Amino acid sequence: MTPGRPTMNDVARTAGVSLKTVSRVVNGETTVDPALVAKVRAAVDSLHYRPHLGASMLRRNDRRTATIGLLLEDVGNPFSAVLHRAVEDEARPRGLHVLTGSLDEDPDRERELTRACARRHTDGLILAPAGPDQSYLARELPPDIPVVFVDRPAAGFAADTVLAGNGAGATEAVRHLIAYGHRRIAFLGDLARIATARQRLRGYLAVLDEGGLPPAVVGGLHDSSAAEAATVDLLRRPEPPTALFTGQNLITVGAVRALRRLGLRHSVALVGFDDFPLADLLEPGVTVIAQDPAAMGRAAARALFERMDGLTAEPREIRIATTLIPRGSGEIAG
Amino acid sequence: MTPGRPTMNDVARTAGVSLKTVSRVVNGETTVDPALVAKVRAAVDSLHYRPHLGASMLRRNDRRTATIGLLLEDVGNPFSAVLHRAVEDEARPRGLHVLTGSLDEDPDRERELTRACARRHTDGLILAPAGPDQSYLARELPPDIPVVFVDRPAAGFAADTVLAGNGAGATEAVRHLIAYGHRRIAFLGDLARIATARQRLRGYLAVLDEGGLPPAVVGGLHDSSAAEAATVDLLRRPEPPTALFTGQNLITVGAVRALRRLGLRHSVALVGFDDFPLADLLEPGVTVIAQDPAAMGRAAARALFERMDGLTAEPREIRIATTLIPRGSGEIAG
DNA sequence: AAATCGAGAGACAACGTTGTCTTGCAGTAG
DNA sequence: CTACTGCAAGACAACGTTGTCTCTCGATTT
Repeated sequence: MTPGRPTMNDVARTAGVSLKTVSRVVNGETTVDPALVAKVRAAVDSLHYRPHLGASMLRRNDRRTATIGLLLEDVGNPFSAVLHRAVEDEARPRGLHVLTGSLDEDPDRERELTRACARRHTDGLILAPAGPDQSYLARELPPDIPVVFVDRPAAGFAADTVLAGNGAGATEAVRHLIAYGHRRIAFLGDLARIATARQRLRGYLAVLDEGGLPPAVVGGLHDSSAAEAATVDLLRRPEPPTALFTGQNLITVGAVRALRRLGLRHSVALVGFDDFPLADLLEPGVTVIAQDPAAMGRAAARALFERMDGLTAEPREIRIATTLIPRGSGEIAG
Repeated sequence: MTPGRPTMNDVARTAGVSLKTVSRVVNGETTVDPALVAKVRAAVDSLHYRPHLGASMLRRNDRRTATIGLLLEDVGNPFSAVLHRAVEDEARPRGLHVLTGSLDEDPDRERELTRACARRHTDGLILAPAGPDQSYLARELPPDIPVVFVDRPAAGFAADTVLAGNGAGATEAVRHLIAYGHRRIAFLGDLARIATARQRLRGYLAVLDEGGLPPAVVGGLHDSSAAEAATVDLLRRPEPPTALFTGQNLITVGAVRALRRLGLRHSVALVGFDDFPLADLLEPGVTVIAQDPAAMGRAAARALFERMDGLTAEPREIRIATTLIPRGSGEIAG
């Protein structure tokens, strides 16, 4: 018995059979004498033998690692975390395991992590693109491993893409505020290089344009405190907006803090993009355009599995609808 | 050129050198003629060759997959998500990637996923135990892959363990309420089979006992709506408690909803175990015993890496202190 | 009873890579 | 001019497993 982890050879020796017979038993082939099966099983148990997935996958014809890559903006934020969980739930019944990574808006990290997946021969990849261009994927990834983009559109590489209805959601938010009588509606948005932020901004601008209303945009906000400062700033201007549309979770929270600080939470209306826990328990409750990250994860996983199963249709774009949830802050009249 | 992904052999052929020379170049060995290095590099680029980590690891002496397993309660909940992110941040500079899984309090799933890690030969494993007994690990995992437990203690298997100060945190919470004049303090806790829930309960009971105060315990609560119902129930009893100590995130939220529904949020005190986003924005702000999941993840990852680097000291128990954050709800006088 | 068949079991090669050993060749010393 | 050294580069085996082929042996067929 060699030191280290036992191999099939060790099992074969203890069971007194050939290596190949052990392989057959381990893989559940039916053409083995029950007596030998029992001997092999006993040897496996006594040695605590576990098959080596890497070696097996090297030799097998299908070359599956039973692992998929999932690269998101930040596995620690609630949106990504819920999406991650949904992917895992879809992967589980197929016996797939998930290798995760956070990109932090960094295109270099995106390439680095996709490369890590390629070297590990994951069976598929779900990616929320961070960089402006994904054409490198054609070189980086072998052609047989399918990709699905999620949350953000990709450029330079055609693949299934799962997106929230960003434009439609923004449109609905602004229309909602207009319906409550607002005419001066400001938009507080994330960094312009983020595709979803641009889509939301476009939705906002389109509705204002349609109604002949003046836009007021503050962009480049990426965290709660910057958003808070920007909101305070905005509301201290002459002719301040009577309603705010915030383009993202953390911005919404920053705006809530600012309104509270200025004592305006019951007089300035607010609709936020993306729901967050406890939004209903604030005073007033925060009206939001809710995305459905779990549905996005499920859709992305399902699309990926279809491709892994050999589907070769044209790349699809799957929209997951948003929902306006009125809770009070968006129903303050203008 | 064979179909499928290019191999070292393909690169060797295109570069007109031997297989082994390609291997040397790819691995950055210095004993290669610069002219040949250039030819190999060119061939690698033109073929988009990527080394096969599985094959490489099979042959190498150190047998490292550059992958660690991370098995948590639910990667979608904020506590696990933040911990996950902290582990990833520690793993990144070492070139390690993270394979994740959610256990959902299911011991079978715990075994299944640890086995999946063993078959993949992860270099290490961080585990938040779900089941009551981890002695199976000695059989399931080869002896050379280190394990670190996080968030919950393990039984039947000795390894480094990173825990929050559950007992100490609970003690502090209850003392805080007593200091504000409360004598009837109720505890609302999670399922008794969860070790951290038991520790928090013990901390609560110890302080009450010490002060000769009567305990009032509702256990077995695992989600927000059950907690809400239980809280309403509790407060409608004759001689209801004047203060609540909630043993977990979702229970705290349930209690907040119940207090609000009964119009008691400014008269019944509340301290919750575990912080949650926006707790400061509620009315009143929710006083909590904050855990530090990021610190727990960092500590677990560091401990694991020390073991992977060969540390053989006795198993250590690392406590990550909790912090009481007063925000209003816990400072209502009794 | 001889020939045929089938099924179970082993021998052997191969997957893509790296460790080790050998070869070839230029440069140096005797 | 021969023998030796040193170093780059190739040949070959091996990692742990599975695909394919071959062999044996008992059962069935003629």
